[in-house]
Amino acid sequence: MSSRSQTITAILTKAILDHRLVPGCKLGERELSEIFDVSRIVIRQALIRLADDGLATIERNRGAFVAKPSLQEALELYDALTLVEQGVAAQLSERLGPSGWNELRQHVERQRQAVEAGNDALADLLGQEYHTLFVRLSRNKVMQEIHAQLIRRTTLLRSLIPADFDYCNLLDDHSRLIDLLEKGRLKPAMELIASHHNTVVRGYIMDRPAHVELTPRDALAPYLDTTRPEKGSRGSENASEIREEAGGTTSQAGKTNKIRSHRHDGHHSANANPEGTLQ
Amino acid sequence: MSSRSQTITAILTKAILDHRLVPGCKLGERELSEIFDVSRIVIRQALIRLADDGLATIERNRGAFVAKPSLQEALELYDALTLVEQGVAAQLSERLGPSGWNELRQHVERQRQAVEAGNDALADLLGQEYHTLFVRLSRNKVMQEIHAQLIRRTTLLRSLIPADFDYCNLLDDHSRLIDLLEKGRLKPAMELIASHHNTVVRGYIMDRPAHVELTPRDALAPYLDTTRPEKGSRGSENASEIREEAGGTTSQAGKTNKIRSHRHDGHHSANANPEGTLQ
DNA sequence: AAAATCTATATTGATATCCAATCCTGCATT
DNA sequence: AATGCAGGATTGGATATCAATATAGATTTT
Repeated sequence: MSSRSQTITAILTKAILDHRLVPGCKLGERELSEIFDVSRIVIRQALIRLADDGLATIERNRGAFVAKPSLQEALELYDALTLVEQGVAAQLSERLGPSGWNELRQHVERQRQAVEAGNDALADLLGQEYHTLFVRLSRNKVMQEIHAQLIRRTTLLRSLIPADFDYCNLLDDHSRLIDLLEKGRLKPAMELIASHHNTVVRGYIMDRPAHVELTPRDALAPYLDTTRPEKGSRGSENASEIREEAGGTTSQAGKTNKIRSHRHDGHHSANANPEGTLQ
Repeated sequence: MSSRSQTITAILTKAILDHRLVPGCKLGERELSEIFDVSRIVIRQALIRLADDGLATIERNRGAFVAKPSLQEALELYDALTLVEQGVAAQLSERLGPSGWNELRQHVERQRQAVEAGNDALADLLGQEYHTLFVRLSRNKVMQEIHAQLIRRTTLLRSLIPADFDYCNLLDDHSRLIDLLEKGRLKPAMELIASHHNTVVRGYIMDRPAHVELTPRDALAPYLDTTRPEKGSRGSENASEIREEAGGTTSQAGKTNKIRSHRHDGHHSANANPEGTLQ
């Protein structure tokens, strides 16, 4: 199997994407090494990987922290994401066969059913996976990895500015995009992608931050294998609960995952936070 | 300043991009730790960074090796690079001001002069930097980093399949692209970018590998600070020689950096190496 | 009392040494 | 010749230790 530091990288990544470890949170080597019951070196390696992925920053002699992107970087991230998805869209409109379009439509249909059933968490997850599926159909692993990283970083962003609708509940956009691309109407498709992301980013900019900050110990407790004897304090939940919770609502973090229809109209004066970081 | 492992990551990266460490080369922890006179752990951290960047692969209990991309990955890399540059081009054609176009033209002019002067190494370097400058004008650091990584990986590719023309000596393409974009003729500009990269990739596919394999010790000798007492065997060259050599021809590696005009015609049956890796 | 400085503690960066697991090589055997 | 085994080498990891640095608390000064 993979090395321990890789496992820990994965766990930390998941915890960050679940908004359990929020931007700015200190990732102390000693603390994490006690939590995971490994040596500091293993933790350090995991933190290096996190930093390379853009999810953490390492300050010399100060330690690692969950990354806290600036407003500038947030805009750049969505810009890059738009660029990538537009490029992939252009490729797909030329190269994708009927079975591919079908796969996309099936996915949208599943999300629609989830929305109807009121299963917000699942709908949210499917909404995110739509974009992943979209890129996967390009059959370019390099592109997939780039896109996945961008998605991770935008997910991180969302724990900074909890929007009341999440990344991809813009279901109609997804459906319309498929139609436009299959018909080869490239230009409106491009604009749709751009406005799609713009809608999301605008939603974020004006919202005010929330998110309770958990200590790493509390945040990571659900991910730990509690079959072996515990050293630390608490830790009653077991690993199986994670899957259940995956991509869904984490009550402790105070996240609200309302499904909403668009608001393309909203041109809210986007100046809630003119300066540096999205505190 | 930056940590030692970061310094070593940078040195190894440079050595790989200079084709001194070629794909498949074993990067043993003990050997490197002796070469750089640091502990194994520092080396390990550097190798992790290299692997995250796609320049090395780490196999469990076997160690790290300079990455040896498959033909498939090579094609995907150029595909991704094309996608990114097309996207940036589309943005620039809308947003770039006269001073930006001017900057690009100046760059091309400098490369033209280098070609005229017969300074192949400089022309080659400028040719590569054109693409970097291009992306930098988008003012998107996220995009810049993605692009830079793709460039690094394609550069790695070139040490696998030494083409007799290098990445970006297609001077006319660069100049024409600027003209097309400034005039807003987006579609031909996109096609130009695609064919630009296709030309390069086609050139690679049919060429047969060469490149003498150096031992890590020999390969890294020029990068070491020889002011402190040497432990290892040889090592007469000093650091100043590196700069001189940077981006240029490394005689030991047997590289040939001929500047050539295009060969858009060449539709050579591209089946020199149908199977897996570009050996 | 507020500000500035200094000291003590905690954390990181790094080294050395040690150990287990695993891979590879070479030798012996069939 | 092919197979199987043993030993060596290498990686992944643990632990203990040390120097450098940053934070926080205590002390002094204004």
